Formats: sequence, C-alpha cells, structure tokens
Amino acid sequence: MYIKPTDSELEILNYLWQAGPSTVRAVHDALSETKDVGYTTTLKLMQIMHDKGLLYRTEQGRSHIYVALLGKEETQQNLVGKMVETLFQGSAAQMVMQALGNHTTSKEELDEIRELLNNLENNR
Amino acid sequence: MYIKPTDSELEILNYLWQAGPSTVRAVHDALSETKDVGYTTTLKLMQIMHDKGLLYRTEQGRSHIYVALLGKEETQQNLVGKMVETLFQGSAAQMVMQALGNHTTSKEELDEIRELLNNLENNR
DNA sequence: AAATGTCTACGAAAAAAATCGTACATGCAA
DNA sequence: TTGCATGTACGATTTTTTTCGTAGACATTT
Repeated sequence: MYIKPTDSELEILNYLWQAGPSTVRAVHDALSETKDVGYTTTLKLMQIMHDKGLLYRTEQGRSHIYVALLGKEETQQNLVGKMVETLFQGSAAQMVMQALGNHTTSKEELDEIRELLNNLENNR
Repeated sequence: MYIKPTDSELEILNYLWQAGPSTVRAVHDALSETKDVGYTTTLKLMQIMHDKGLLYRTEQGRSHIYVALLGKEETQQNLVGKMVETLFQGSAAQMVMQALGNHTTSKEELDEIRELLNNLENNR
C-alpha cells in the first residue's frame, strides 16, 4: 500500500526533489525561510521518514545525506489521483476546470495543454 | 483564515453535498458502505464539525439535521489551489497534465476543456 | 587543552484526529 | 408498563503528527 506523506513530509520531499541529495541542515535552512521551526524538529521528521521508508540516507562524515525514495511525478500522480477520486467523484476533467479557472496560466502553458488534449484523443 | 477539512471531514462533506440536509444516521449508513466505523464515531465527528463551524444543524424531533456550511466548489477550489501551490510550484498547467495524463477522460470532457481554454485566452 | 559549534539519537510532550463506550432521554412495540 | 431501538452528549482513549529539549560524539577554533 502507498503511504500518503503528511504535509510536513511533503515540504521536505519538495526540497529534496528540487535540490537532490541533501543534509538535514540544508533542508532545515530552506524550510526556515518560510516557516518557524527548530532544527531538531526537521531532523526528527527526516529520521521518521527514513524509518517509514520515504527517505534513503547515507553517511557522509559526521552527518547524513538524505535522498527521496518517492519520485516527484509518482507522488504527484498519487495525490492528484486521490483528490480526483475523493473530491471530484473520479472526474479528472472537473478538477482541471477548477484548476484552470482560478489560476493565471500563460498562453504557452495553455497551448501545451491543448497539445496534450490532442494527443490523448489520438491515442485512444 | 480558511479551515482545511481533514480527510474524514471531507468524506462527510461529500455526502452532504450530494445528499443535502441529512441526519447522522444517513451519513453514517452511507460511510459504512465503504468504511468500517462505529456510529458514535460519525456522530462525534459531525458534532466537532458543528463546533468548528463546518456544519449547521437544526433539530428535527429527536434527531438533528445537518447541512454543510462550506460550498462544494469553494472547497474544491481551496484544496486544488493548495495542491497547485505546494505540489506543483504554483503551476496549474503542470497539475492539469498530471490529472489528464493518468485518467481516462471522455471526448466530451476533453472538448469541454478545450472550450474552457479558449475562453481563458479570450478573456485575457 | 578548553571552549564552542554542529552533528545524531532519543525520549517525551503537545497538538490534532479518530475512535468508541457509557449514560441518559425518548419513542414505540409487545 | 416494560423493554427495545434509536437519538444525543460527553468523557476517555488511542493513534498520528508535530515539536523540541537534552545528551553525547566529534571537529574546529582559540
């Protein structure tokens, strides 16, 4: 069974996806920018995530280097999928409407989506 | 500030959105279909939601009738928006790709989305 | 060498969510 | 009228998540 990361865990995963293998220090410094939290809190969270199998870690001198074991796309897919099921009765289109209707999206992005739509229809 | 409903609360809201004003019994019977949970658990949850201001209730004889105070669209918007921010760095288009890429969507729905895209571009 | 800084480990507490048992009221049926 | 079904209230417990203090190891600075 897939383990749904908590919101805090997601913040950490996000950083690791973007930054690659990182120390607790690096993660914590990044999170501190937007959030008031103690170092040991971040440390503990990452240790727990390691226990849960969400992170891999390797020793690097006196500290540890952590790597996300969940892929970004895989996780996005899981969470979006879950939201489509629970909040949109399984209709991805409904969710898309909500998402696009209330966010500013550039012409380039809209075009990209159009292309995706075409591909979906052709590979049917 | 907007209060994010928990997963359990969302299940209840979903039912209320679909069924309209309902008793605890009705909600619980519906949830029981897919989930093993005691009646008093559902009752307590709904009482808490009432305390939080998520539900309104009115007496009906010996029991209570509950109504969702959060609108469905409003809540969808909030949660989708939050997900776009945290999981897709603010890019709704990215989320849309994920959502469409991994769900089967009918031609009608795809057309509907196309139309939405056109409208978005025109009302710029 | 002593002090200081920076790690991890670990326990514990606080906070948030979810679960349920029991008590008690009341309607209804035998 | 006695007993059973069905409500709510409410406290308590359990589980999950978040937070942080303290201790000990080790490197670096003074």
